[in-house]
Amino acid sequence: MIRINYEFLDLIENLRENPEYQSLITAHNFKSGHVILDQNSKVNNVYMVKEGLTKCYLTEDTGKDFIQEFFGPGEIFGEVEIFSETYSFCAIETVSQVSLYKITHKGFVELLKKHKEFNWLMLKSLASKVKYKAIRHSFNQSHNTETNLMRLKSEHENIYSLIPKKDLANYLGVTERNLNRAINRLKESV
Amino acid sequence: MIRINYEFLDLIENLRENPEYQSLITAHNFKSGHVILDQNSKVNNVYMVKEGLTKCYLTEDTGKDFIQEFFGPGEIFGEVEIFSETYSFCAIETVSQVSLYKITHKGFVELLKKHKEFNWLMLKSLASKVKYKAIRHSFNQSHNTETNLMRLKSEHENIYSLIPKKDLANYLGVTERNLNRAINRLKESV
DNA sequence: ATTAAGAAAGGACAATTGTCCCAATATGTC
DNA sequence: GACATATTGGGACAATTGTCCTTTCTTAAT
Repeated sequence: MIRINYEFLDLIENLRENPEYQSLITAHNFKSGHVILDQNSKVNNVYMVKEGLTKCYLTEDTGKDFIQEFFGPGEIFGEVEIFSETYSFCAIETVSQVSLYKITHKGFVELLKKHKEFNWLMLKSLASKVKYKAIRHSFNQSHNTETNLMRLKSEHENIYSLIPKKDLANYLGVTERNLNRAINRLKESV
Repeated sequence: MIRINYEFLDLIENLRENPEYQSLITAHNFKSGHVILDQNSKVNNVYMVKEGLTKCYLTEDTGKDFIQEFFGPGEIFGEVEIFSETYSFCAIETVSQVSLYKITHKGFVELLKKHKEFNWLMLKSLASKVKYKAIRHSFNQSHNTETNLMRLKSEHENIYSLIPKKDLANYLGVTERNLNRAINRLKESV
């Protein structure tokens, strides 16, 4: 649920030490609760989280938010829209203090074409997203809230201090009421 | 739900006309119901559907199958495992007569590194999978079976003749019983 | 200190979905 | 034709989840 990619982060930070790329990759800081990218907006840049946590979510016509993932260090967003040539399909919002790197789409495409290792890490990053989504959604669909919650807790034992209840519920695709019930059932079974 | 990618299929078929690649990309045929790739198995090849329909699904510890997608012409599978360097996380099974192309992982990686257009289409294909999954799962989580079924019917009006009820249910992550109820409610509301 | 705003928790009831089971209808085989 | 075997459809009840609402507890602002 909290995705990280230090290999890719390392590459970007190395690139930034090269004068050729320094102006291409800019650094930015945001407070918690800031919307970096809105849903259905034109995307001009690719972003990589350096530090902190962001949530990537979709708002449905029902008014419900569904959280795709939490992006931590090394995770990229805004890249899918280059390839699909459409407006953003997710919103990105910081859930803690966040620092990140920004590259224009033009600069990003150039890197993809010129820099072999960068290209390969991008392929790896996309493949990882595909795989993670597949496994996660399959599990979630096939188990009840209680089991899904247990799985999250096994990934991150301090989950409640990292992520607000409302976000947890929106990640699991259930109501807060139902999440609370699952938490209670887990407490009882200890 | 039925994914296609004619742009990529065209490229592969063009490559096959080039003697250099002819032996690299082999053609194969399967009857309906054949398992091309098993879950948790070593993957040595990448496959592209030429004609027909396959289903990509995960089997959970509960015994439930969850269908990720139906792959039609131009869709690729077995590629994610190259990048994640793990065993297959999905099974692939034909749901009609299917013809497909097969490339070894080694040949595939070579193409990725040498052939710019191939590389770009691979990036596009992965990005498309990420985006489609995001939108699909968000919608499914946020709506009831009836609405989810309506959405599938709007994509493919002849859905019942293409895909067995059981597979439809496994794609939506519900039981056949519940799918039947949704079908009946839709009939009544006409 | 007081008030407002908003998380967090849970009761009560409704809606949805799952489980288990049986009947009806193909489908193929001998 | 007779039989076994899937496939399909739905009844009855249980379990799960959603909706609505109230209460409590923080937190922030004035």
